[in-house]
Amino acid sequence: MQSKQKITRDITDCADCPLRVNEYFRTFTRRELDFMREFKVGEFHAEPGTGIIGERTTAPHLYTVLDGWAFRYKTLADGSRQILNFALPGDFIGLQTSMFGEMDHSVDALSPITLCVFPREKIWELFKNHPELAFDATWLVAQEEKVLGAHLTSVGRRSARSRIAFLLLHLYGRCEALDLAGSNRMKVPFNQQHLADLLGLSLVHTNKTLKRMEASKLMSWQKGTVRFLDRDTLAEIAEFYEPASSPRPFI
Amino acid sequence: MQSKQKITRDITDCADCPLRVNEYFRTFTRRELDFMREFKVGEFHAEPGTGIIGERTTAPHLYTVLDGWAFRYKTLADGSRQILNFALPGDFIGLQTSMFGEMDHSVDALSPITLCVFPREKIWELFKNHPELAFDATWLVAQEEKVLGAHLTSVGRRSARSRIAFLLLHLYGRCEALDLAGSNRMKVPFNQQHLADLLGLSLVHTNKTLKRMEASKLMSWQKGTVRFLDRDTLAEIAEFYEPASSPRPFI
DNA sequence: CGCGATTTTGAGAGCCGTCAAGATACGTGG
DNA sequence: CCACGTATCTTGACGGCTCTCAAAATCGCG
Repeated sequence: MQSKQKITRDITDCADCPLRVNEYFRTFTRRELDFMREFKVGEFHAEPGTGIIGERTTAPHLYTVLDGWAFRYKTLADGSRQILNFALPGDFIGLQTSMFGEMDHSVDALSPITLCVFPREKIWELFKNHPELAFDATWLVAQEEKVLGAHLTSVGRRSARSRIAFLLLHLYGRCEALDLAGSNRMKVPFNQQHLADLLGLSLVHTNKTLKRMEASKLMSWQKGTVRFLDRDTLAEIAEFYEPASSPRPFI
Repeated sequence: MQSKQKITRDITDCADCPLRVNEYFRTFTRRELDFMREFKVGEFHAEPGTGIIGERTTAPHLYTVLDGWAFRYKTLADGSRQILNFALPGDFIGLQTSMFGEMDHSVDALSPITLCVFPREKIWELFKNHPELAFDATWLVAQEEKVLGAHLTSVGRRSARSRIAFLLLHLYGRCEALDLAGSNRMKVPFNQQHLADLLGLSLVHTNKTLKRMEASKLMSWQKGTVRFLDRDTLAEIAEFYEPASSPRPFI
């Protein structure tokens, strides 16, 4: 499960962090930058399908996604899987181990992914000496909670069609902010099974609904690229409201 | 909507906080206690059914539940409602306003409820001067995220029967820790409509499933009291695993 | 005792799940 | 450049879990 993973010390300096060139993220002070450079102990690369952290395990590390996609999920006894959310660049992974000692879900790489690695025990130092970063950490967790609430609402109360529309619009918003999408086009590394497992649907029904949405010229999904053909109607179907974007912190 | 609310200054001193007698919560240092007494600006009482914070609104206050139940929910255009979670004593309400400026869900009182009131703008002081409390705040948000993930998994992948079993066992665990339940009995302030709205089910189907579970002697629910008649089987149906309880912080 | 809220029950429909199988895409080796 | 195996996507048939509609029964409370 961890065969294709490797931690490397051949890392990008936080000062040259490729994420920071994006105005989506807030800027660091010099002092914060110095701390982060010390906090970061390495980088971690994983290929699609490999596990990053396992449910009910503990890990000595925390991660920030530097590049690529991952997904967080829970597995039930009958083998079915509920995907909780996708993790994109800037997202934090594994804070649960710092808070509760172990994860209550797993995280796998969805695309080739690069993670910044931080030692778990130093999280306390962050809280103690860098209240701004501590605030950011809380912000990130709260953001994650918000997204889970949105997904819960989708799965609990929306139709298959509406769930799909909502999720794709949601992802488009996130990707757009990261310059990973634009002009109503978005490259996605997941397949229909992932989509079904996130939306609480079966693969077959997901596929049929998707086909119907393509037939009605709402969207298309080919070769890993999603195109929005009628975003207004999709937003209406999904009851999706563009969230006001505030400058996003990250760690 | 806010008719039955009132903020009173006739408050319980944090030093005499009734929650702290419970060993479930971690203890405060003297310094933390002093801060909390100053941080807390009042108490707030609400009757069942009244709104505490509304979706898409901002509030100048943060709250901790001191006594009673509340519930967090989202409303869709067709009037349907998705309850995200219940809030019990010790739970934090309204941190989203501090993080994002406004709430993405509403919070209503479920039972008569008393809340400790904190001014939103002083949250920063907490982060700056009391890293332990900041850590606790993050802990609480992470805990909330964890619960939402569990509910999402229920709604996405479990049968009606299993969802009900899981939720009741989950609530029993929380109530037991607060000395609000024991001996397989738990008083609950919600009705079947609330249950349905949390589980992503219709009222009718929730009722029928509940009746069937009572008929098979798994549990009973009468006059606001839930009794577990066969907790082992319920746990099996729900795939519910007793979470390892770590000392819980609160603010 | 009466009225609104909540719970129950029945009937029928439909969205979505499961099963099965074929089609297509993709990477690998010959 | 083609053969082939695997992963992914599609489609059809059928069943069932859950939904909606409707109405009756019960509870709660003034």
